[in-house]
This record gives sequence, structure tokens and C-alpha cells, in this order.
Amino acid sequence: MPSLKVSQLAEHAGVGIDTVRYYERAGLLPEPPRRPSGYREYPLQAVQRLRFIRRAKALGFTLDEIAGLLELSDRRNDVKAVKRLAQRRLAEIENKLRELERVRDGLRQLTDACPGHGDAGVCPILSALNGEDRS
Amino acid sequence: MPSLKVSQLAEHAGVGIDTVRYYERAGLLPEPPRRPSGYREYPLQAVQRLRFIRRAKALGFTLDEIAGLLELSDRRNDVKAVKRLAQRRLAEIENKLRELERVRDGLRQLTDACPGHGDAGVCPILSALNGEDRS
DNA sequence: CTTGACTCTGGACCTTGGTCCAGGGTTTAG
DNA sequence: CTAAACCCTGGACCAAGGTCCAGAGTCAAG
Repeated sequence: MPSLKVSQLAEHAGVGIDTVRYYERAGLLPEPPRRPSGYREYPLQAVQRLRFIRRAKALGFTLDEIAGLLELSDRRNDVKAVKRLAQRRLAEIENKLRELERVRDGLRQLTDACPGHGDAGVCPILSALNGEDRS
Repeated sequence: MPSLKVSQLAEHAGVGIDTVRYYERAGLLPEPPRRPSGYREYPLQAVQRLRFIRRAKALGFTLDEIAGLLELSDRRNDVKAVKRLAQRRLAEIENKLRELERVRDGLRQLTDACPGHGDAGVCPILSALNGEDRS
């Protein structure tokens, strides 16, 4: 019987046991079938889904946004809805990318300019954070 | 007398008044001198310091890390550590960017390829987030 | 059949980074 | 002088995203 107990699922996905149940309450994981005793019985795919969540979280998506992404892949049969959703997510992700690029450019400029030695008075990172003119 | 009340400081730095006091409690701002009445009297440089915090936050540093940066610049040594921290942040952000680009490409492919009907086949978003190799 | 490991639920609690009172004292413009 | 506008402290509250606990039931090995 290919099914997992909550602790096994948590283990395989690399998250805490309480986190699994928390995600269920939050609507990110569907309620799994139960044994007569009430024990949850997860299908093996639940592992993929949890890993999906983990990765998306690492990318800075909030749980709400991840729920949106999951909805996309869940509704694969409703092609029209998928397309609409995908377009919306695409716009969101492009925004996120632009923001991150700004941050990266800022940091890159600083690390490139910093000699990495000497006294902090000439550290461009600190100067820039201090808002000093560094055209 | 070049000194600021808390509301003026907050105003000049573009943060909330409570945030200023919060930063003081958190150790990011030194306790300023007080009037006999207890009113805080900030030196003008406090504005720079608050702006430093704002900028660093925008670059993705946590308040704890910012406290570290401030300590470094306060002690005017170890520019190396500053640079290392900035470089680490930069590397993290570059990773994030690459992954996010993969997700975007996946979504783009999906929206471009999907005419709004027909074969829902492989879901490229899932693939991207699942970390599958899509060379 | 017992024992230890596991699961259930509901609710309390945690951290980060703030934000918002209440009930008082202070300052300042008119 | 008085009233509006400000400041003080301490503590409550918020949202996210968990984490932990108590008390009770269940499962599996020996």
C-alpha cells in the first residue's frame, strides 16, 4: 500500500510534521484520506507537492501565492482557466524579477567598487548605505 | 540647537514614529540624550543612520544583519566583513533570479503554447518548480 | 498483551518587524 | 493662560509562518 503517514511525508519532504498539518489548514495540501482511526494516509505524490511548496517558498513566494501556483497545476483539465491564471502569475513573476534585479544591481555595484580592505571611511558599501553621493 | 524630536527624525527619514522607538529598543539606534522632560533629542546624524537602515532593508538585509553592519561602520574597521556579507547577499539573490527566470520561462511557454483549448499535457511550471532538468 | 512510538485535536506560544492604544506629562501658538 | 499638538511608557495587537503542548487514542514489535 503506497501511502505515507504524516511523519514519513514530513521526513521525505524535509519539513516538520506540524508544518504539514499547517499547510493542510492553510489549503496548500488537500485533506488526505484517513484510516478508520483518523490517521492521515498520504499518497506518494504529496511529497512532490510539498517539495514544490518548499522551492517556491525559497523563491520568495508567500504561501498565498504558492496556493495560486498550485491551483494552476491542479486545474490542468480546465485549459482556459489555466491560461488565464498562468498569465496572471506570469505578470506577478515578472514584477518580482524586476524588483530582484534592482536589488542585485545595487549590491553588485557596491561589491564591485569595494576594495575589501582599508578603513571603513572609504568602503563604498557603507558610504552608499549612508546615502553619500557616489556618482 | 541642531537637534530633532522623534517626529521630526521620523519625518526626515521616512519612517514611522513608532518605528524609530522600535529600532532603539532593537539596538539599531543608540539611545539619544533627553531633555529634562524626557523628550528624546536626536542629533542630525540620526537621520543618516535611519536612512542607512532603510536602504539596507531594501537590499534584503534583516534588522539583525543591519545591526551588524552598523556596528562595523561604527567601529570603522573590518571592511572585509562588510564586503563578505554583501557578496553573500548578492550570490543569494543571483540564485533566486536564475530560478525565478526558469519559472517565468515555464509560464511563458505555457501561455504561448496554450491556445485555450486542447492538450494540457506537460505542465512546464510544475517542471520548473520541481527542479527538473530542462536544458 | 504490554509498551513505546506514533497520531489525533485544539489551542497556546514563538519570531520578525512593526503599529496602535491609554493615560499621563510637556510644549508652543494664539 | 489655555488648548492643540506633541512626547513619554508600557503593553496589546497584527500578519506570516510556523512550532509546541496536553490529553487521549492507535499501532507494531516482542
